[in-house]
Amino acid sequence: MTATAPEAHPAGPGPHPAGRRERKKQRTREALVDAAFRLFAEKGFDGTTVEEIADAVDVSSRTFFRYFASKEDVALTFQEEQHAAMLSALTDRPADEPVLTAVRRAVVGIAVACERGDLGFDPDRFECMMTLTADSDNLMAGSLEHAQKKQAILTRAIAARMGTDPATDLRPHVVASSVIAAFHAAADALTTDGLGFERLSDAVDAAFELLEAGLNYPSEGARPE
Amino acid sequence: MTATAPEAHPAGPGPHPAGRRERKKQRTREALVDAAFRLFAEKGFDGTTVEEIADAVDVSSRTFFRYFASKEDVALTFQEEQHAAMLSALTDRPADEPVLTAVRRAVVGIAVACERGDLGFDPDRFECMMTLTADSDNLMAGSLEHAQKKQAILTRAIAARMGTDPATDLRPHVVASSVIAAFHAAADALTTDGLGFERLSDAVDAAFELLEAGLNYPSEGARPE
DNA sequence: GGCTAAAGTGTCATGAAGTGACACTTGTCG
DNA sequence: CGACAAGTGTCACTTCATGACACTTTAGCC
Repeated sequence: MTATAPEAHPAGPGPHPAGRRERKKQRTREALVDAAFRLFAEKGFDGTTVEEIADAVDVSSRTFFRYFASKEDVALTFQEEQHAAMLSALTDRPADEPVLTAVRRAVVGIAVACERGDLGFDPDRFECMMTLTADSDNLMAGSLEHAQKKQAILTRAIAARMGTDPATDLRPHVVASSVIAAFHAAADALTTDGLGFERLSDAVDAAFELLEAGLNYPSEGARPE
Repeated sequence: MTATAPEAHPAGPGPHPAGRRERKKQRTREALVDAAFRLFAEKGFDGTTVEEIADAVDVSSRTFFRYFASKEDVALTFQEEQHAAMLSALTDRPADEPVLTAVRRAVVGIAVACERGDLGFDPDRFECMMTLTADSDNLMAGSLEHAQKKQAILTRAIAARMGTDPATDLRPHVVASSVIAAFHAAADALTTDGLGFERLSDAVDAAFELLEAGLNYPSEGARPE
């Protein structure tokens, strides 16, 4: 869930000016996320109970649900951050790039950053997320739903870049959903060897290249005149 | 006990030679689906419990779960059938149509059929599904997951049409996911008025048109040389 | 017809997710 | 310090989901 977003200054080494209560809350939240991922990595998503996560941090499971709306939610923190980073990267793209190109570079940039452990999160955890999502139906469903919800924001960002209004123009909607689709296809492609992708960033780049080039391929049965 | 069958069937010679057991099972299943949709329409998806559905058909809730893996599952019967119909329509398209075009016509054809109540299911229920999915997060997640799972099949169908191998060619993956994305974008667009779509089939057609034409629109900031 | 094996179902028990109510503790601020 | 609010624990409860076991119905066979 969206934190109340107090101060966003990770650079401050000293004590945060935001009051003890807020700091403690933040620490508990992070501890829950850490414990959750440790346990997920160890026993899988479905194999881990909320109670175990809460116990590992020494809070009641009731408290867990005061920080996260569901068990999925704690795992999806990640995608939340990635998505935010991606949006920010998108607005940083030069204004004259065509939309798909801009989105492509933004997404690939984030993927590379994740793989290298920049952006503040651990690349292992990034890897872990992919595994978890792949083998828990519940988490997969949650992940898809999350993406779906974020799509509206992406649609607006894309519309802004196109200088159009998403309330009256279907195009940004189709672009946004296709973009997310391409991303998912890429994530999928990673697990299918034979396609020969080592890194997510490579797969994403390839998928977007196809999307940019247009998808209306001829059928096999088409007779060349 | 519990022999109070709601609909007494004429004890005459069964027209179906398929065995009484099988017929009874089928009837129970259909009764569950019917009751579920009736209750969903009345009280919403989240507002309806499995027990209520089971009670309405006079079976135990344990039995409900012998027919459906989850509460979502019973609602998704529908998408299951639509998807199957769509695949079948796709293979019926002329062999020389380019892929996107073929998929577009198949999907639009199914949408029209649904709206008209052909294909054996009730158009009201079709409408109901859209409403339900829109206001239950759980059902939305389930629906998305279902689509995701079916995507693999669509990918193969598209690959077959292109005469290529999905294990070594990324294109059918991207096409399949984009196609599903376009469909979702269309479903979304229906609820956004201002886009001016009355029927799903119209929205789908428009979304596919955009997809076919290519999505890499210029940004507003692009300076025309 | 009657017997048997298996399919289908009900009942009971259990586990885990998620929520509401209420009291207790602790940080914040005057 | 004292009042107030935020955060938390505990308890009770609902719902989804699954496993175990016994009972009933059906199918198949003699």
